[in-house]
Amino acid sequence: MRQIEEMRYLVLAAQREGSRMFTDMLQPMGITTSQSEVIRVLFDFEPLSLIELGDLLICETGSPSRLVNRLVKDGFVTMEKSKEDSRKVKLSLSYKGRVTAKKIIEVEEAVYDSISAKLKGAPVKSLIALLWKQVQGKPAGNALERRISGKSRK
Amino acid sequence: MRQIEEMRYLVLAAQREGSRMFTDMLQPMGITTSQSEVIRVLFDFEPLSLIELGDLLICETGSPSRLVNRLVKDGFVTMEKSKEDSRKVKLSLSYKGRVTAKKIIEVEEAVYDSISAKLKGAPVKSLIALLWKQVQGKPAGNALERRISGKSRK
DNA sequence: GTATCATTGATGACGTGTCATCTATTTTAA
DNA sequence: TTAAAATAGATGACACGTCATCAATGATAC
Repeated sequence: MRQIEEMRYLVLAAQREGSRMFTDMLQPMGITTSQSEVIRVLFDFEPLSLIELGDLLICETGSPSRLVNRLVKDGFVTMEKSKEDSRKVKLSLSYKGRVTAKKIIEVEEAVYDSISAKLKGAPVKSLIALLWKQVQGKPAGNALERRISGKSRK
Repeated sequence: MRQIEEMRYLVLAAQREGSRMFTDMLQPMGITTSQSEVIRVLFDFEPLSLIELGDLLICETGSPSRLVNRLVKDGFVTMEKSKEDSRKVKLSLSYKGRVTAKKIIEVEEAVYDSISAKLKGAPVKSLIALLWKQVQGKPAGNALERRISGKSRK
């Protein structure tokens, strides 16, 4: 098997296993990994319209209206029409959403700590550089750039 | 943003963008990326039962019965009951499936070539090692191990 | 030989991801 | 100022991916 093919499947495998890991840890909070990304982004960037939110999500391209509708229905997110532009929608976290966001951050920190420990001494920086080459300028890469360079609530 | 968090989202982003890339290139052949992985694995390892196939797929855990049923319906794969154990099923590629497999290989080679060019000089080997640390011993990692060490048709 | 257990695969259910299409609203330009 | 174009979001359609459950078949133990 070619090196690059091995790399391709390793990226897929790592994504899947990472996702399963987060799925298990988020289950007690009643949310999925995609939902947690939305809550996490809103925690840092609220208020947002649907399209603004979509532009900050790596998990999904386009406008995440169904994803968000579920979170509204479950009480994590509030949605109101924008006053300036009634096509737009203004998304924010509810109190429940903010509480959940903090729990998500705890879970994430724990996972990141454990991965960091496992990768002690590994060339994480060059992997990051390599992966950036693959996603630069594409929708998911653009979203991540905005996430990194955007203002954070903290 | 923590390095490890950046890496997490880069892995997700790279997986998504790579998938979109293959989706576009496979569309003319009327198959999806998951379907192409099945055809590709069958090309190398046929005949297989559903569980054996599932143990060689990175894209999905468990038994890929619906994925395969669609490929049977579309004429890429043939399915018959095993003679020794009638619980089992014997999956093989049809002629159409073999022709498609060869087209898939061409597409993959082209993509791998273009990625290789972009990654000229990058320490791909150590990045492969890093990713292996994340998936070793887990379902997707085990599947990839079997794919690499397994007998190939060629 | 039969009762129990394990294995294989099918299926229902649920939440994504992605695309195309539709409606409502706002912007623009004639 | 009103007709055309652009934009925001909702929705239908389709194929995953994952889990739980079920029926059929085969293996094991007594």
